[in-house]
Amino acid sequence: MNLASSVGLSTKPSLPRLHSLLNSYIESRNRKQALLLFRQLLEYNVKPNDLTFSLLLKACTSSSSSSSSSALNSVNVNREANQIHTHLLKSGVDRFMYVSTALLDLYMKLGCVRNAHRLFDDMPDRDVVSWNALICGFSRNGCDFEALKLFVQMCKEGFFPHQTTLVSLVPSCGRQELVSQGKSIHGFGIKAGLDSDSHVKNSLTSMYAKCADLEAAEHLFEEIVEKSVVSWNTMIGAYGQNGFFDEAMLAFKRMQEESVPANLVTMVSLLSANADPESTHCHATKTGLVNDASVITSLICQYATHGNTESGELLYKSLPQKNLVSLTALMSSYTEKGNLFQVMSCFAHLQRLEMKLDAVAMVCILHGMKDPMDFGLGLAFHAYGLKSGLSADSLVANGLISLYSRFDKIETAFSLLSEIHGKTLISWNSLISGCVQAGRPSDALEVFFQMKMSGHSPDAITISSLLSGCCQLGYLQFGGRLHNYVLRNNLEVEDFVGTALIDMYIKCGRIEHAERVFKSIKEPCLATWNSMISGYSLYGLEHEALACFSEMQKQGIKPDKITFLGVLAACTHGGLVQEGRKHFQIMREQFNVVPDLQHYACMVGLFGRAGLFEEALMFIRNMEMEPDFAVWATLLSACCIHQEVKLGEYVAKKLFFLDSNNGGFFVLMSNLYAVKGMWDEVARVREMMRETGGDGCSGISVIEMTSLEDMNVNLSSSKSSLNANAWQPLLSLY
DNA sequence: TAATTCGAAT
Repeated sequence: MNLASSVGLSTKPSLPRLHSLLNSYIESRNRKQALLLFRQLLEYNVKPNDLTFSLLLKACTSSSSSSSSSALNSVNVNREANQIHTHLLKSGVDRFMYVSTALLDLYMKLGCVRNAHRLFDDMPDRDVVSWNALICGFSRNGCDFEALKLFVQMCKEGFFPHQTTLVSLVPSCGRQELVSQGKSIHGFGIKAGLDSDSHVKNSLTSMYAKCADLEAAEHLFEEIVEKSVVSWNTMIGAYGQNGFFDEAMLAFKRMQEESVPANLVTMVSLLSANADPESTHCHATKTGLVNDASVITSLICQYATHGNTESGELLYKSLPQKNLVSLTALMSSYTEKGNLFQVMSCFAHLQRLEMKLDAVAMVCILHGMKDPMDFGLGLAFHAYGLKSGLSADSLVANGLISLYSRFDKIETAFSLLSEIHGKTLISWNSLISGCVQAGRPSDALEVFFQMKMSGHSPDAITISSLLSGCCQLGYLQFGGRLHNYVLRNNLEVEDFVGTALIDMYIKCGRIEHAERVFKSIKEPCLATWNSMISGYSLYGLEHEALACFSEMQKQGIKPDKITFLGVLAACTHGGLVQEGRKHFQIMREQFNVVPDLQHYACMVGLFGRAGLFEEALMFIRNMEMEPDFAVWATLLSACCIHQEVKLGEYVAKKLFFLDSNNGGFFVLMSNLYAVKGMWDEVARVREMMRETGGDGCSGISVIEMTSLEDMNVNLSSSKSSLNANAWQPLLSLY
């Protein structure tokens, strides 16, 4: 096929004509046509000039950022950039600083930081614009330190920074560690008189927000006289990122009052600030912003957090151009609902469209496999990862580690971790939590030790996982060390870490420590309250548990199933029948919490222990679901306590038909016969227990390990084989 | 300016 006709040229074109064609390709964002045209120009021996290159680069830059660039695609674009570079040198156009700067910019947008830097070094002359492009490129590619260094170098070489320079550089300081550098640049801006610029103010606002200094962000924002959409979006985003959702909504209202029209970034920022998906959807539809893929994706996500997968599905279907990011959001929504079948339909859909998974999508799919039945599918996706090269990505490797841990394949998880080249904290955390979840806390501690050796510091996630490992080991001493670590390193003792600490102290027998931690938490969340309530209940401190429950309500926290399990258990322990009845009633009527089998079992225990057998039986009869083994077993133990032999025998029959192999069954039967004084029968049951391998639950209790020997004795009974030497350093870790 | 992964409470 004639190349010329494909771009609409049949005769040797003039340069101005070519330029006007290139301009039209820039407008239609058609990179490919622009490149074809350029090739043709070379075939016709037309000599391109600086303007030609400038237009060509513009065509490449404008489309490469908007199109969904798959990995293969960007490899091609890289090659094209190199070829343009060669022609540029050949035709001597590199003399023109603005053309070289445009190429530098393209390299940076493609992520070719090295090429860009080399090009910059080779440039015979530089100006502020080329410095800006260089600094901006480093900053956008995440090379924050380099960006800062270059800024200093630029100043040293006598170039005076422009507003744009600051706007390019400031985002690099948007992290806690670099906040002081950010402040210096802010100060520099003030001295240099660059700070009155609203773009500079916007970027500084965003920087302070990312460093969690909302006060500074608000202060800067209020200083902006003419607040643009960008300013408003920045402030809405600032509130959202720091969890101030109400303030984000208020800012949006103010923005509307000041008649600044929202754009798609506003919608996205609002949605990530937990805005109501329905009303945001409505607003976006009215203002015509709902046609944008990123708005749709954000809506899918926000609907998903509200459990509304159906709306997400409809939104995805409404997309004219399907894309991987939106599809990943939809898959994640299905994963959240535990609907792996739908996730797989999405995958099939993706293959029909001849799209390929990327690392994020892969992680999302792996995350959806939780049931032991899914393991085969997990292996298949591991294979897909190996074939496609995706499993080399550390994100995917981390996902695989959690996948294998979920299926108790800790050894595989270990070897996967050892194969990761750039191990991140998440990689280590994945394995540590994997070990804990697989019931192998001692392995978790060993991994933790290796992690420390490799130079990583634990974060809140590491600590929470390890603390719950300590519960399993009863390892109070180590738990206490972790607590010290948290305090010394100023890790926030809220939500996760706080709850894990409370739980650890409770399970290790130190409720007074748990209380102290609890009191230090300013705003305990639901899980924290639940831990404390069930802790009190576990220790038989029913009044404290109930007091805690009412205090929690005063603080405006809505109780859930677990809260009521703790409350009802407390009533049972304390024999508070009336309180128990009341709470069981208000649970549904006042809090809309539907009782499940565990709640019913609690109530049966409450009545039974109080000797109210008629009420217990009536209660079972009125249950909305079939009573299970636990419900009847609770009643039988109450019968034993009160020597209610007749009812006991009736209940025992029920239990026998439900599950005659249950280890607990033998124990209960033996107790019943003992109550009746039927010692021969007791002996017979004991004999049966021995024959069937005991009750299956005998073990050792560990509250505190006093020496390495004790530890090894206790640990060798668990599945892991542990090297005593590996533990030695743990004892002197901090 | 959109998607994902590691953490607590029965």
